[in-house]
Amino acid sequence: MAAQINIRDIADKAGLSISTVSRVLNGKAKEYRIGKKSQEKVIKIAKELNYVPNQFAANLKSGKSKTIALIVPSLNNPFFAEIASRINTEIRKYGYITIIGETGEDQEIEKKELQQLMSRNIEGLIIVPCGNQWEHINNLYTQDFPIVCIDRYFEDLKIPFVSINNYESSFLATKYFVDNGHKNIACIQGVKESNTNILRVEGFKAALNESDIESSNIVGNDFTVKNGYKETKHLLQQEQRPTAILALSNTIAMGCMKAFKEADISVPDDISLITFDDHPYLDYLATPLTCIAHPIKDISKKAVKFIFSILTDKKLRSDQVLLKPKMKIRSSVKAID
Amino acid sequence: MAAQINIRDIADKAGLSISTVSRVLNGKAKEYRIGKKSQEKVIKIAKELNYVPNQFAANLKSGKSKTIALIVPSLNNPFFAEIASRINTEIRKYGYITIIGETGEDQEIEKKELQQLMSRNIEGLIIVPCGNQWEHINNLYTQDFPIVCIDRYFEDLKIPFVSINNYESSFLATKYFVDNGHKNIACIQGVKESNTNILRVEGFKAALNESDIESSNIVGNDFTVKNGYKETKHLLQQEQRPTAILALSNTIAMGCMKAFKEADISVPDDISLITFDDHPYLDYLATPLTCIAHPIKDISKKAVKFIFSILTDKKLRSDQVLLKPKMKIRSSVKAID
DNA sequence: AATATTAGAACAAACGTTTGTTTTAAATAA
DNA sequence: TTATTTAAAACAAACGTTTGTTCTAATATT
Repeated sequence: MAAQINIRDIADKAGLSISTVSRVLNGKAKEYRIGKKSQEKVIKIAKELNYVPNQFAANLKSGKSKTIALIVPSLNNPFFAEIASRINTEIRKYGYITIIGETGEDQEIEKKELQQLMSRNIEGLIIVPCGNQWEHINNLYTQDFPIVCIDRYFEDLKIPFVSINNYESSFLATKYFVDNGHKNIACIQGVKESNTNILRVEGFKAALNESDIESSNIVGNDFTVKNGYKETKHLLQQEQRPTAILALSNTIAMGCMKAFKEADISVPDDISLITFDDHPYLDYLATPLTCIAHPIKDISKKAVKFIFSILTDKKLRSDQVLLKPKMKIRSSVKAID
Repeated sequence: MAAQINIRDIADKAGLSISTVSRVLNGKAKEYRIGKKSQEKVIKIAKELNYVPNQFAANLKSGKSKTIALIVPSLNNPFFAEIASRINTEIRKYGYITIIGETGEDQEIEKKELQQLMSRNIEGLIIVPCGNQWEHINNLYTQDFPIVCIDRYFEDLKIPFVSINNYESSFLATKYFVDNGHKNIACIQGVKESNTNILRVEGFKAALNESDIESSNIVGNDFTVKNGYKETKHLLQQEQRPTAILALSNTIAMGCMKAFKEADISVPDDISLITFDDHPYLDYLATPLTCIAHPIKDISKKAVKFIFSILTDKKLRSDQVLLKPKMKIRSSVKAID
């Protein structure tokens, strides 16, 4: 590897001092009254030599790493992949980079990742927490470290978050089932203790309540294909088989579909289905799936904006934002009576 | 954020010099004959103070960033998302981190990302190049910078790569069409100049040739949903409508399906379809799609292993590996006669 | 003519490490 | 005792920036 050319090389070639070069390159020419010709010379030479500043040196001096960490459960889930993509793009706009950590929904891994990431002097953290333990995250918050939770969050803490109104989401979906004549509606949930799950379940119950439907059929315990599959199997064997299922994540819905297929049950003729999390491929499924869509773009933008507002204002705000969910009606719900 | 404690704090507290502390902390105690008690003291204090080394300072001095860059077209494409996920996981095992850059299939952005990433003193690069320009990439290679292309690569250059045999892939798929009685087979291609595309098209042609089918119906010019959609629309209007379509990417296939749906054409009854790139959701589509599956896990592992073997051996190898593709037969191809 | 002002640029001290070299003091050898 | 070796640790120079301060001319002011 050829030695990177540095600011001194430029200074030598231009016959100027490194401080002058640095100032020109940092756009502080006016502030420090650097002459026009000097400026031009520096810029020209920098271009010629294809100069790329050494971030480590710059960061060391300034104490800024220009790095934000993003922790998600898994990039392999299209939902989080899209989040990562959006956030990555947004962060780049600020001249920062993103380091991505994956937890695999394992809280211990989450803690380890966090430590590793911290040693990289990250300036901020955007995280989709993967469990109900919050100490390691709240510690950062109380130490005034810029942090924001997305998608999932901790209700009783002051840690800022950007998410959707999960209660409203499942309320909406459930209501839609009810309006279509469904009375025996099952809900396959994810990790029971996670707050998104709790709220979604509450919304589900509330909608049923409002419609004077008593029995609530809530099963499952994980945001995985496997859980969706297993629970659907069970549901299909109940004597009073539900006419509709609300899947609290895209992974769960995949499991549902797998089970449907094996049992040769078709959507929506034999059973109706609504899932959380939108994705283009939902349009091309055997039956295009009606879903609760997260405004991922908005969430990402808000989260990034938020981190940078903390970073620049230096004062710790504690915004907690719940965006409106949107139901994308496709054709996986049948009207019955 | 509380001020990070540094090596000097430890030195002061231990009554030792910073060099001694550094050596203990870096496991060079024996080499430099640091006394037992001093070692223990340093380690104890470091733990007490919860010392986290400043990577920037260390990196600046050592020139090592413990960072590998990964450049992909977009995380929003499940295929690349999975690659990113696998590679990220692999790289973490080495104590390194990954920075991910996205190009959006824009070569200019690719160049800029590369520059930005280089300024982070990355030690290696894994890249899915997004065009036919190779100078900026080959420059790195000739400068002995550890680099490996994955998925896409440059045939005539010595840059190492790990990919699948694209020629064989489409040959396989096309042959499968032929074996099922198809004669009028169309191929919707991606970026014409990209080598994966060229090879896939060649494999397509060769398979037809071998089967004495002359007319080859090759259309399209982009690895996008839009292109797949547009070209399918056209294909459906040809007087001799093809009975089978080979989509050279998952995005193109999505476009196909969109067009099919609009025209109320069903797979495989009205038309057969094979796509490149596998994904779990393909199983749940209206018709589960037969596809050419990349061994993503193997590709990722090999690529990462490769980067680190260059990094440690310090000698530049130029492995060029083509893995065997696998066709996953689902049910999107109909036997006709 | 002497002084003050200003534009333009250089100096030099950090930032927190790593690492080659040197110093110190104790232990061994002569 | 004096010289030599060795164990243990300190010194100090980088790494490539940023940035507060100082210097030098040239120009403007009195």
